Amino acid sequence: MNTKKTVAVVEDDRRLREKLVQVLENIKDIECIATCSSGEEALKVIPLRPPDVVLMDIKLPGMSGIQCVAELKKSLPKLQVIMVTIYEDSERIFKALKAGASGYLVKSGPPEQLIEAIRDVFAGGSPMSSHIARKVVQHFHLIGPSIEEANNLSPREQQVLTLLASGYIYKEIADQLHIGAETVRTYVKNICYKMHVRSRVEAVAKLRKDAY
Amino acid sequence: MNTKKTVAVVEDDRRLREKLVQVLENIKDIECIATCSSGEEALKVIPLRPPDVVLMDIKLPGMSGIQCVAELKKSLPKLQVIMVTIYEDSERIFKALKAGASGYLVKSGPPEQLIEAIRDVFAGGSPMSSHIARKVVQHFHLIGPSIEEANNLSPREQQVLTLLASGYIYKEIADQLHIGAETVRTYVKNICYKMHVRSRVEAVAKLRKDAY
DNA sequence: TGCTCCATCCCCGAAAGCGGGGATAACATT
DNA sequence: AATGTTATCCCCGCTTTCGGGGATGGAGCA
Repeated sequence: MNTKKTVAVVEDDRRLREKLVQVLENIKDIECIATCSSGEEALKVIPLRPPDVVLMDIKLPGMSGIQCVAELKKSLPKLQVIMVTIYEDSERIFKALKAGASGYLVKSGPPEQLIEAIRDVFAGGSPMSSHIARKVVQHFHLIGPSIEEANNLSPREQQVLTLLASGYIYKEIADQLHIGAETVRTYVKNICYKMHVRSRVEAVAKLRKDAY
Repeated sequence: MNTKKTVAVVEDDRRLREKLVQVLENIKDIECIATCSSGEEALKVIPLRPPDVVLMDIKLPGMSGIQCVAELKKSLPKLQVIMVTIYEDSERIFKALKAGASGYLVKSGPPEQLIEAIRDVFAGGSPMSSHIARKVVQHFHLIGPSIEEANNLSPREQQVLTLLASGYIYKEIADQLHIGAETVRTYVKNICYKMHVRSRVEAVAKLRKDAY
């Protein structure tokens, strides 16, 4: 491999930042092309010469690493970012992933983990420390057991429910499905009955939890 | 370590099943205590002596591995299951995770991956093949960029929206918040205005995408 | 041949919600 | 001092939805 994978490091703690750079320097297939000590700096320098992968701390002075990822992703959607942080709480993990991070490592891991992670995202993977992965998976467990439940709605009823969730009123739904408004009403009644809810609003809200 | 991690294998292909068992036999800290060739069989034998970890194929004759996990989890919620399969499509991945699987490996990987995965779930992790992890993470990207949007709702407005999503009508919300129904109506108007939607139903539906 | 779903349509009267205004007071920002 | 946001309340008239019925034909199953 003659083209090295390029990396940028965003980390406010100088000692740690330099340590990271040093670790990367010893790796043949990786080159660190930029270091930043704040999110603001990252937003300036990273777009000038986008690396393949960014290692991003979450706790930064000023803008958080999560905000920084969100911003970077707007202008560089293909940029791959690995969060490297001490936080293991679900909220931060999900926020980071939703902001566009591709990986999430806790700092306590060994340096090789970092190297592997860089290679992994480069190869199209999503490296996560093992407990982080578990938290992500648990998120699915929560919304989980509902696969089989709710879905006793007939195709037509599901259609109506979807349109309802899009904000259409009965008349509009009727027109789109080429049926009478009264028929739509009958469906809504049945939907409410089957989903054990009192109103179409609640049905739509419930749809959220049962949806994938 | 004097207590071995116990494992059960559910796999219909005999050759593969025996190969798996053989691999496991050479590992000091792991003991395979059961093998099944179908989901139905697994439902019978696994509860008799629940292992620490189950390796589960998805494509099985009769009931699918995913259904099997869902069933097993009902009676043994603590059971850890690793899907071992050839499928990499998002739908199956999410269904398996929602059904309660803790890990998801593709069969093409090396045998050591399996051993590591067993140790990983045992230690509270969630092993996933690298492309699987990426698909899971991408799921968050989809529901992602919305973190910053919608939330210009005032606390009171959010409260009203939440109650709305629970199916309450204006009068009921008014009573719970000790305010007039007219006030609730004003909030709903503002909510619709701020969220760029036409009705409370649509607002509730939109809430679903912005929440995680 | 019943039985149960499903999709479709209809009626009435009452309840809830909507559109589109207006208003007051408190507080923060500028 | 002016502006903006929040929280609170009010009115009128119209539209929409709800509750609670009933009805028909077709498909699929026992």
